[in-house]
Amino acid sequence: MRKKDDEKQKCIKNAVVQLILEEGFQGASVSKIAKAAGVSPATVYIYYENKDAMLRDIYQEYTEDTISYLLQCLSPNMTGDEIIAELIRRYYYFIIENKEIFHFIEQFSGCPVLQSSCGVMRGPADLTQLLTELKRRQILNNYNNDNLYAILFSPVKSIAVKPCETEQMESERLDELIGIIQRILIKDI
Amino acid sequence: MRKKDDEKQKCIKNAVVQLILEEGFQGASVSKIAKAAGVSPATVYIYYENKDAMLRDIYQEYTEDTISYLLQCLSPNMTGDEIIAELIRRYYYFIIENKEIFHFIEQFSGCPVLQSSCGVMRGPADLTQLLTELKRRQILNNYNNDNLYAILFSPVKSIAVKPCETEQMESERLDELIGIIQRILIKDI
Amino acid sequence: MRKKDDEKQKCIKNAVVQLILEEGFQGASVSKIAKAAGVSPATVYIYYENKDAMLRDIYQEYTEDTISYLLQCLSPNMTGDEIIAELIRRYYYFIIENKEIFHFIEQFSGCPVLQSSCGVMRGPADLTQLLTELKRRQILNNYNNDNLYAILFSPVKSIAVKPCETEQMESERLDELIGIIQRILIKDI
Amino acid sequence: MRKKDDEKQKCIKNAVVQLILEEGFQGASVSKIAKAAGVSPATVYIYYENKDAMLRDIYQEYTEDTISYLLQCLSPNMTGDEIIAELIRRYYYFIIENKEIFHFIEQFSGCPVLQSSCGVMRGPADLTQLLTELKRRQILNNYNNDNLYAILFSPVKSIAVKPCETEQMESERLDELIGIIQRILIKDI
DNA sequence: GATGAATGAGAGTTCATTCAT
DNA sequence: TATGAATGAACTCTCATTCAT
Repeated sequence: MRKKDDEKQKCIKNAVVQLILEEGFQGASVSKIAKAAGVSPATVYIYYENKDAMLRDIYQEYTEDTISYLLQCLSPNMTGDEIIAELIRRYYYFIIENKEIFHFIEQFSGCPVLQSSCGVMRGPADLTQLLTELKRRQILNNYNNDNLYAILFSPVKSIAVKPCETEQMESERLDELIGIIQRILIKDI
Repeated sequence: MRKKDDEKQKCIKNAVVQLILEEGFQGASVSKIAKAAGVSPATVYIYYENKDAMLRDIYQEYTEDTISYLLQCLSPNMTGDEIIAELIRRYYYFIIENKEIFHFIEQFSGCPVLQSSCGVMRGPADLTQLLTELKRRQILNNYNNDNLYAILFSPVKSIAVKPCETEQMESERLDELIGIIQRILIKDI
Repeated sequence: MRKKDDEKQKCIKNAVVQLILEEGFQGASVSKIAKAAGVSPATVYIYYENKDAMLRDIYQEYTEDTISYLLQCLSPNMTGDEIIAELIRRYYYFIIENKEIFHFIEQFSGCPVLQSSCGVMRGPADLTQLLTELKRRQILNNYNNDNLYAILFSPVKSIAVKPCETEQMESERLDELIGIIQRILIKDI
Repeated sequence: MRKKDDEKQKCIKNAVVQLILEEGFQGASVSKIAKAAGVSPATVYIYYENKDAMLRDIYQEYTEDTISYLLQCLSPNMTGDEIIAELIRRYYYFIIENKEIFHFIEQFSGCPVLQSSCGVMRGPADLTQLLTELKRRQILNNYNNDNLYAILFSPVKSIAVKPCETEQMESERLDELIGIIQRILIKDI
């Protein structure tokens, strides 16, 4: 009984991100979402207050999931180089393998009017805290947090959505980017 | 007969980007756009074939404008440091001063289903050519073009949309970012 | 959930033929139809895929109904005179008592662009078969099917829509027509 | 100067009947008509008061033309058989060769709401007068005028719009119909 | 909890018509 | 006279949401 509910909600979430990737926000009507999820439109309103709340909730959930997935790869005794390499590499493959989720988060977070309805989230705060901590431990250079964040995560997003011709080229490109960013961000001794 | 009124088309374009910034793609209906532009809904269809074509045309126009605006700052005898500083700084202030246009371009280009309707554009090709040329002249390090592009333009976008508390802090943050990227990209001698 | 309401679909059908009689195809907009049927415009689209499909479906349904209503009056042991008299008389009064339906069918079937969207229907085939059969049994003269059809059904339609001053005159006019057509079509012995 | 005007109006008339044949009344908007006629929408309003008046005027003109074309074939010393044969044959080929005009007249005259805006016309009165005259001269049987009219003109319309496989078959079918109607209507001596 | 029917509001678009040239 | 631009009204259709079962 409990299980069935969760599966329905999962279907809805999948349908949302899938549809938005394929047809854009415009094309993701409640009826289409319901049809794609294999439920009735009315059922959607059992799990979510309304459409805006649905998008917002799904956004927040996926955002938290994504960040905590990224942070899972870290362990206390890693070197700075390892931390950077792991974060970037993990993010890169997450994007590749979860196109719909990534696309949904990006589109949503890029829209002020949607963002404004979201409360504070845990994940982004954890990320900022991580960066601050790494600076405190003299692992990262003492750059402005916004700059750190921007250099660490923007370029990898940028290349992850541009496929190369071969997998090997993609791999080399990623390694090169990791090397560059390590050289910038890691505290010179 | 009346002549087609360029002023009117400008109003429509302004209304589109303004509305999409304030209310998102969802909120930018043709009627709202027309009202904001001070014309009748039917008038929109004199200047654009349909709504999709309107968004696409405006996107392509603003994209070309933006890139050619960026490239205008370059002159043949600049050093690598100057080129990077100028490009990033110019882009940064362009974003700050043209929030609506930047936001519109980002939202549009981030949506595959919209992008797919666009033909090839000149601006992006010019940018790629510039990077290739700078590598050939041994001004930039010989990194993968995608990486060069990602490092040069993604971080500045990321920070430009996060306002600081004071203008001075913003200015320092930008200078820091420029310094970092110069150090990464400029050919070590 | 509610069950689909046959009553509602009947209301829509009535509204369609009524409105088209009163205001022509031009005046029969979906909103007017919905209002006349006492439902919301959106409800129409639950029962029909779109406006064209609605008109087509209703046309086909009424056409089949009409023809099968006509053929109901026939029984195996009738003479040729009786068959002709019954068919014409029945058709005449059907038209008089179902003006809207008849008018709708005529207007629709007279428009090639509408007709072309219809698949083959049963009724017309049954009619042709009837005529062929009656010729085979040497009840009707061996005229071309098109001519038989034209003489049997066109004149009665023509007079049915022209009201006379008194009912008696109408009745005499109809009897006269029946007599004429019997004399033409019935196999001389 | 004068000639050019008349040609424009002719273009409009042609465009109207052509478009209505191809796309139905629904598809014949003023803009489409104007485009098909090679003029501006505004120009239409120089020649006609509004759209309804345009359709009505064109209908009346074509109706008069058609009837007077039919009557032209008659001459005082023709026999009854010749009169009937000529009228039917001429009508038949007129329909074949002027599909658009015939279709337009039929659709228009079949719609009460359109008909009601028309004043009395000369042609139909002439036709009725002809029939009355032929009865007076004991050429036609003394049937009710509506019946005479119905038998003389409805069947030929019915077959004229159903093409046969070969021209010869069409010709035979027409001859047969003419024969039948002659036998019905011509005063037995 | 789950559903398909039902809906008012609003979407994109075209209409018949007029205006300014 | 003739035009293409311009428009408010109306079009077809879909939306997010609720209702009755």
